[in-house]
Amino acid sequence: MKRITIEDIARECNVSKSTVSRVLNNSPHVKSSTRKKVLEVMKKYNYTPNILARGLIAKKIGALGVIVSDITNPFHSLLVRGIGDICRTYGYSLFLCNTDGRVDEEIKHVRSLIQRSVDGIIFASIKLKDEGLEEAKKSGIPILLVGRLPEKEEGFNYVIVDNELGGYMAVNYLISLGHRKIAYLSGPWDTWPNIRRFEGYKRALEEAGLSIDKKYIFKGDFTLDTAYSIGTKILMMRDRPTSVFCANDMSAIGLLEACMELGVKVPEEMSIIGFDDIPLSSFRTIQLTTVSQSIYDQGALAGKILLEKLQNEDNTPTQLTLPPKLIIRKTCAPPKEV
Amino acid sequence: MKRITIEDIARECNVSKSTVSRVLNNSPHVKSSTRKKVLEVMKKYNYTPNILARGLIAKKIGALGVIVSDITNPFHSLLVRGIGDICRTYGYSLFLCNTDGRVDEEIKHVRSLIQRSVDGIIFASIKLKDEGLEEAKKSGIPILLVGRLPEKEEGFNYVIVDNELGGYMAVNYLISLGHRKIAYLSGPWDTWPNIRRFEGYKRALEEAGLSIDKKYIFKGDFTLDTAYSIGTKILMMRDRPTSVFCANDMSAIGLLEACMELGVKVPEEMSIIGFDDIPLSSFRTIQLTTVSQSIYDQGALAGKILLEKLQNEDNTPTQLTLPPKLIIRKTCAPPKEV
DNA sequence: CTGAAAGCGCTAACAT
DNA sequence: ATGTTAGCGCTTTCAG
Repeated sequence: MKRITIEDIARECNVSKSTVSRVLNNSPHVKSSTRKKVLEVMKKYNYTPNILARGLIAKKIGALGVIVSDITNPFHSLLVRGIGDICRTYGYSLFLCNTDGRVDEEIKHVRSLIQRSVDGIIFASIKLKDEGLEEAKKSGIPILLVGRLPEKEEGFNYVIVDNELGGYMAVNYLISLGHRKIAYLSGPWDTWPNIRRFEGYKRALEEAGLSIDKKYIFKGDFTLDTAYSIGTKILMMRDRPTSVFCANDMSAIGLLEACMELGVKVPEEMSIIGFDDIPLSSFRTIQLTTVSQSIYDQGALAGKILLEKLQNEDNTPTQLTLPPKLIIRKTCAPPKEV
Repeated sequence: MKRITIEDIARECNVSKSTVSRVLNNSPHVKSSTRKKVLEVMKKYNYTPNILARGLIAKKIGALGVIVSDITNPFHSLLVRGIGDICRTYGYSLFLCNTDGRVDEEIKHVRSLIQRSVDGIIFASIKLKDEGLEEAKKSGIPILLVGRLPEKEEGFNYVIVDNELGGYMAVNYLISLGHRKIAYLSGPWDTWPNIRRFEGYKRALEEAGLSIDKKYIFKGDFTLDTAYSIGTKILMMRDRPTSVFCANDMSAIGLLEACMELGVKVPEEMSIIGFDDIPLSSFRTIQLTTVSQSIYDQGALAGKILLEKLQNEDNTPTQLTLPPKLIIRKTCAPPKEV
């Protein structure tokens, strides 16, 4: 099934390729009668230009690449949905890359994206020190970071929410409810979101004149299962905290499950607050109080900014920090024994 | 930042482009010494071939497109993950397309994929009568259907699980537990999965000599919220069913929530079985008994089959129907009053 | 307003 | 074993 080309339709119209190309690109220098004719024939043959040929010249193909660790993660799928929707409205396609958090995979993906001449790359699961990011940067391809930042963020485009502030708000809320024994269930430790959220946790405690108690700091990894097993430990410790700020919603839900399993009533006997506000958190059976990242919007905004930048050939970095939102649902209450 | 080309490295090596091209394509007709040299220079300049130029000739770019209605849907994200992982191992990239179930969007995406000369398209959210699919078919591009089929499936590659059998197994299980009043909470009615699962429901009832009672057939749409509100109606009806076969897990979970809200004990007072086995269903707080589609595997297999077909230029349709698996967890039990 | 011609980076005969 | 020569389908000067 041979695809018809610009040449075919030129022949049929008794004009040159150039003319056809002109109408294709809305050049004003075409007699309206010939333009009309060309358009007709194009329609007749159901012609669509070959983007590869175009791309070979333009050195781009009207596509973005997005790199996430795992699209199965609700955070990422929402983010990617936001990015994808914007791409669609701009007429761009989207390459999806899952890295599973592995550097080698990420690098492979970056290279493949560069080879394919994507117009830009959105990194959603950057590490503090990220080789894939370095490689992409070297190539000169436009980059935008969403959701998290690397160690050295200078010069990059990014849109994030203020994670430190989010952590601060979460813990402050707990404090305002009367909690004094506030634990922190972390994410992977050397990770931007974890560090920022922990900073917020510490600041809130400090400002309230509360000391940071090491025994209330628990190392998790953002997964439900880990949070569940750590959760059971937390619940069984002597002098257990009355509340836990979980570094993300999945962890919070894991802890919630542990509470159910052990018959600990939430929020009466244990207050739990998460971070992210993934769709699952608003389920009737969960109703997690959390700090919202407006994930979809963050993705859409990220896409929009990068795409605008591409169209305007704007090379100045735009760095956007969005405010987090406290979403109060049903997993927090004043502590029982004050 | 000019990307270096085959020509640059040819010049540096004092050979012709062809030779460089040959080593690029592992042609045996290259003296090993010159091959070595070329390879060195390529490494030195960090050369990677321009896929667009290649694609222009080969009329393909080493990428697949996958069309889903919504990547945010856990079923789709798992499926896409499976497809993506296989693409990666074959060195292919993946275009992600969300249609939101809209025909016009789907058609746009199909056209854009064709323009970009993707090697093949995987359709995951096909309608019974699907214009996007028609358009893709006309273009002659290799196609594979996963998870659901259109009205006329002849000639298409596909991998699905036997949805009728799945429905049959689900209802049969309920019957074996002693249930006689078994309701069906449907998905969008004119949809392949719904039709097939409903067929299975009917067959199981018939074989057991049970009549199909219209008042026990409820029309849902695969969403949690709809299932929740229909669920409350089901629970409050006189002569309510003792069990419900939900057309998918999300619906089952919606019904589960309704039960919790109304204080109906599951499984003691109401048995619920779903379909799909999305990750959420295995959460400790949910423990939904369901029929598994092995979603990830289905995706991976789909990708593999299409990719193999592409590499072998095999045009005979392969049609694979996988068996469903009954996953017994905690939402089904014998009915209270027999 | 339109055509001719060059070229994007690479592959694929065809020579040598 | 290697070089030469055409293109792939399109855009883009440069003429006319």
